[in-house]
Amino acid sequence: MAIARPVDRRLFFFFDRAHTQMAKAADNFLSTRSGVSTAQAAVLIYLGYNDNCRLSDLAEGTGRKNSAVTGLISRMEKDDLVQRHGQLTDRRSKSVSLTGKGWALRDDVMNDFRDFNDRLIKGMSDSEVETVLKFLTLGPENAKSAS
Amino acid sequence: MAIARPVDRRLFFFFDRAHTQMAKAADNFLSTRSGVSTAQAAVLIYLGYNDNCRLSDLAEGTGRKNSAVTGLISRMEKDDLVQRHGQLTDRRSKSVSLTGKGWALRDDVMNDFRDFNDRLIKGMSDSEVETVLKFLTLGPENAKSAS
DNA sequence: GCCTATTACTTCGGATACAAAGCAAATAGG
DNA sequence: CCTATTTGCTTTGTATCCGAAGTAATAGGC
Repeated sequence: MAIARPVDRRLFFFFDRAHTQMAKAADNFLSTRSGVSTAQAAVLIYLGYNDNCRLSDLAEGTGRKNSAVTGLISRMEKDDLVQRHGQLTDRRSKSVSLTGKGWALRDDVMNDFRDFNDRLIKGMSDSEVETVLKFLTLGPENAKSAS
Repeated sequence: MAIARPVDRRLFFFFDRAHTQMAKAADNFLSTRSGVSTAQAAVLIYLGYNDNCRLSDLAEGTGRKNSAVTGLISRMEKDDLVQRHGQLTDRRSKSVSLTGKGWALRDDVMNDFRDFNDRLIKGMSDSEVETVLKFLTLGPENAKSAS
């Protein structure tokens, strides 16, 4: 029977506000460098590890819904960063791969994010960072649980 | 000279994915109860503590830009949750206050979020939660710092 | 070989966000 | 008192996101 922890009441709002602000900062950070949005950056990173994967896998891997990925990939295709390919084995599905331009940009983005992430944890110990990562993994699981 | 911590590379992406999923879970959670979005819920909570504040204060308090708040408040005004008032002292600015319906809904939302937040930290100790809150406060500050 | 269910992706509508530009009111400087 | 700057909010355009509905292709049951 834990007694009330008043700060808990606003946990999600702190989280939401922190996300809004970090996302904006990340967008600004990237736009002055590799010049890509964080949503698109996430795609570049993921595809680097899973090139030519299906759209659904990409959605799963980046935590988005298929409908969000459709638009995202369409915009990136227009910018010549990725390409869609129809599948012979299953003509419903399409795979996505990085273009040469996409691969080059991915390298920049990787470096940008290394710097950006380093900045985020300034003033925190390794074990504190571990705790944060634990929350970022556990939280969504807990959130989804029924009731 | 800390050695490389490979997990750091993906910190922001973990954070972003966690936010996407928690926000969706929160939206689902709320929609089956008080029936309001998390963005609007944040406004209700904030106004409960700062009723009749200026739009800019609301933007500041919820971590959004003025232009985002304009649309948000317009939608809420249409639903009769809040009201805009012109200011006599400074006719540029407008204040926002909760309607009766807004106050009632806020009570529901407060209860919903108490449950939701409790759920998020399931399996974490008090000190771990403190560490998470530290990150949620420090992170945005660090992110904004120049260079 | 059909009929139905499932799966993969797209489309559409609505909410939310920012940035940049616009407008009106207050303030500062001369 | 008049102009220039600042401030507060809104408008506009683009990027995201989701959920629900639509389309096409595969898979399963008979």
